[in-house]
Amino acid sequence: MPANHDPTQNHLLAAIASDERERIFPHLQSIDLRLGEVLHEAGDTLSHVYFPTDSIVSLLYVLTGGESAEIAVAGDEGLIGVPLFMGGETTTTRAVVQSAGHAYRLSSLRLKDEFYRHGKLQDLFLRYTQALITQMAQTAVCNRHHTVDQQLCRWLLLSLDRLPTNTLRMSQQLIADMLGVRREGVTEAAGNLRRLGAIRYSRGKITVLDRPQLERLCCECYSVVNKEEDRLLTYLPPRIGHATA
Amino acid sequence: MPANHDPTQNHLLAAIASDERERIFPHLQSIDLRLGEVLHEAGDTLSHVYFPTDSIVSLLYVLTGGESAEIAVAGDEGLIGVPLFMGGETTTTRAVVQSAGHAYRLSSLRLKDEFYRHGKLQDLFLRYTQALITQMAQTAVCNRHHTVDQQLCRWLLLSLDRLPTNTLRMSQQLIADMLGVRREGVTEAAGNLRRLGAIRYSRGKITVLDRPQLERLCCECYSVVNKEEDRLLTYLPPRIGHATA
DNA sequence: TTGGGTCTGTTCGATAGCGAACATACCCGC
DNA sequence: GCGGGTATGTTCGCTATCGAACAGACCCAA
Repeated sequence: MPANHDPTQNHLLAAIASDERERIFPHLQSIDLRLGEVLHEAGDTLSHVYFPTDSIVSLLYVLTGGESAEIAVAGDEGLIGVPLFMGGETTTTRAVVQSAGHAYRLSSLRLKDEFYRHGKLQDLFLRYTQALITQMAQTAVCNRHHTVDQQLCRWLLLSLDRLPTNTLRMSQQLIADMLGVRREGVTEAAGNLRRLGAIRYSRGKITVLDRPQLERLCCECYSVVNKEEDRLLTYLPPRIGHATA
Repeated sequence: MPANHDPTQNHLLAAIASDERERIFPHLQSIDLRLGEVLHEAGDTLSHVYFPTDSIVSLLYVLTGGESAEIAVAGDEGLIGVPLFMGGETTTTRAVVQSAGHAYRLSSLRLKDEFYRHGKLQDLFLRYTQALITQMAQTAVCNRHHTVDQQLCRWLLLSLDRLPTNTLRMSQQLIADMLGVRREGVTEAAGNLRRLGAIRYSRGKITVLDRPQLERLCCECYSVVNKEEDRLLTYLPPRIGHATA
């Protein structure tokens, strides 16, 4: 039973209204996520929605030939299980734990029960989904146009933002799977960053030493995603439109 | 004033409930979309949601350096303007007409008014958004792992599915912008397909001669997107979860 | 009929990333 | 302290794509 964990460490859970909290929090299940653990496989009917606190979960697409690519990533700012409330129940992606840590989860039924009350939680989750869409779009163009070096910077920064420390536990092979490139490509890119003094690493532990430099070396993709996330999730204006049932 | 156009030519408009139709259809505005027309620029506050009938609209991301990539595409199966009801109001993508034709549009206010009634239209639009997310994810991995030849096949098939004819009006330069590759790359890929007898083309007119062959040459990405679209949008089961307000 | 614009075809060298193979280095358990 | 497993470093030839330059073809309008 882990101590000093709280559901409000997840920003979405922290942002919902108090009556919603009263209904939801009692049903939240506290769990530890191990590195590499698969929350759901492509095609699985999702049983829970996960709210990471200090863990990070990647949405990974795996082609039939075995090649893979990370589509998006979620940490304490988000959730895993969007298709549950969008109506699809399943996805074509795999959800895999990229950084071990803690999370809360809620059963599919409890989640839908609350979502279809059409309150603040629904607004919030849809806004989050919009942020996720932005992240996916940016991943698509980044895959097309940017170098492995740039993408590694983006990936490190996105991960760093979701962690309390500046050290990632992650082998170059796993990073390569996420970026959809060869391990050697990551070795080379990481070597470049080390030479520049931006990072330090050894055997599955990467420490960011000079974050500003990382941001300078990075493509625009990181800041676009970041800004859009802020815009969509920090200030939540009252919604416009039909007010009654 | 175009004749023989009907809102129900768009599948989403055709699928909503009859009381919703009564409220919405009177406010639909019938418009023709010209090739290359921009429905909204990245960052614009969206004023309308568009429902294509025999037109096709691409969501295009344009990097600051001018490089671009298509993120997703919408035709008679979908709509343009997801961020309006997801709560974001704006996106980071540009919506540009890829194939001239007809569409209906609805003002932002009318749309939200109906969306926040939480009826069948909301269910449907969220399911469509889920299908769009799948398409974007597939685009991301396709960009990473597949050849220009394969991607051209995917692109042709996705476009073909959204058109009543098997002829596309589209220069190779525009296709190149969509795929995020050079025009020469498209020329070469198109030449290959022509040599194989799969397509015929000249000066901005591409005719598909052998669709099955196109499907054989294509990567898995096309069929994944297609199947998921079918699953999400053809049969709409009654939703599970909280039923009352 | 002529000319400008656009679309397509083709070539060249340059380069990023691939695939495979192998060397080294580090960590941990026995 | 030894050995096996895992992580990282490095090399080599190969291919897809890039970037630039230019030629030809077609279309339409003056």
